[in-house]
Amino acid sequence: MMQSREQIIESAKQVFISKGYGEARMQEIADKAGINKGLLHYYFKSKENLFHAVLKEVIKKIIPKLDLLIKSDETLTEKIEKFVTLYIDLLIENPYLPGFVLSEMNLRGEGFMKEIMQDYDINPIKLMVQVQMEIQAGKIGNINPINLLINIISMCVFPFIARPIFKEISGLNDDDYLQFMKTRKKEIVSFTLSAIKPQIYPIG
Amino acid sequence: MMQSREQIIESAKQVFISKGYGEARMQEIADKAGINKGLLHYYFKSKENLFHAVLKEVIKKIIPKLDLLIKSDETLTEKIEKFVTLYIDLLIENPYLPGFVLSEMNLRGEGFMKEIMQDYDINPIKLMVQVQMEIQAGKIGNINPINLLINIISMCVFPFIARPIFKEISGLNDDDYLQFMKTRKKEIVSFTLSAIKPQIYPIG
DNA sequence: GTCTATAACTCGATAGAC
DNA sequence: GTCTATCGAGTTATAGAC
Repeated sequence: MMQSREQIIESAKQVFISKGYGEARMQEIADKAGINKGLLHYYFKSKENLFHAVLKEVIKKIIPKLDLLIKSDETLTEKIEKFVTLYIDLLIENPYLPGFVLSEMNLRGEGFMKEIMQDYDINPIKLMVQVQMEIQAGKIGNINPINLLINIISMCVFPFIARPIFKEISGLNDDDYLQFMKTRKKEIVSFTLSAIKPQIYPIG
Repeated sequence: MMQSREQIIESAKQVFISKGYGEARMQEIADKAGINKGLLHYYFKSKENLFHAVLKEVIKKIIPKLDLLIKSDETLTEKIEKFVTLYIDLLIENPYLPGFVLSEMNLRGEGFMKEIMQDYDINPIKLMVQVQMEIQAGKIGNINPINLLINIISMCVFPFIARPIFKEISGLNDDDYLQFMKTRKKEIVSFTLSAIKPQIYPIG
């Protein structure tokens, strides 16, 4: 049987993600973990504490994978392809995660974000430099590196956050939507690569 | 002095958007509107009712503008340019709105979405057809129309939702971030137009 | 560590005076 | 229509037995 602390985190994660902080109930978390409310407070002292623990846990799983890829030595084209594939696969496995993380961020504001991120050394500068170098080498067209990065992340993540809206407009069911996301991987890559393709006369 | 009902909706909008439904307090809404809780219930009967009223109000302002543009007779290139400009300007005025709408969607699920959208006749089919026709005419490269639409919306909206994260990573302050979003309009347009530019030999 | 029981509190909702 | 006062449900958090 799973240790209580781990079991609590896992249950809390499920409840927080599906209900959001404000509407999550300690009772439901306890029930799901097969323990009682008292023990919840024994381990985590307060709801807010428990929430922090869960959020850190969740973010700990995501950030390092992406950071590793960003720091690798591959060409930009290779990186884009791998990044999109890895990222969307991650999201397919955890479709409700980005919505949850971003909701709570929105509600809690900047300071909270700062606190969560302080454990990680996110440093996109090396990536920016790589983009600049490839532009100068004429391998890709002239583009602002920050916007490029934001564009790619947006195209990957947003459809998962806006899933209920897209599903409503498109009429797709859950399986179809998943399938659509899988094919979308290639589309995002080719869309992006087309967008950054060098102009026909890159030197002139 | 503003009529109570209008004043309540406006105050409720602020509180719901900044706190989310679960953590919004009727007391705070009443305070902000300069009235008391009793009156809140006199007008709206329950918190849930008030929330619905606010959400409908908010969506009513957004949807029609976009729908009008989508249905217009301009070329795709023109539409993309106008859409991005209009949409981002709208978001700059209401930066916390998309995060709020999407949070509540996440928490409430598909049925809720359906209920909200039933007043509107969102019909992207005409737009899809237009894309297909321009592909066949060789005006743009071969691209899945749905993915094109999702890509554009993603690039516009996502940076507003993920604002706290981007701000943290980039170190930009609020004014800088706003400025960045303004310049980003052109970048999204040119990125998209590059991406859908026809191949050099569109006919072969 | 784990449980039960309950205190302490928050908040939406209602009743009733004006 | 607007206010004050208060109820009562639902929740977090604590005390204390085992």
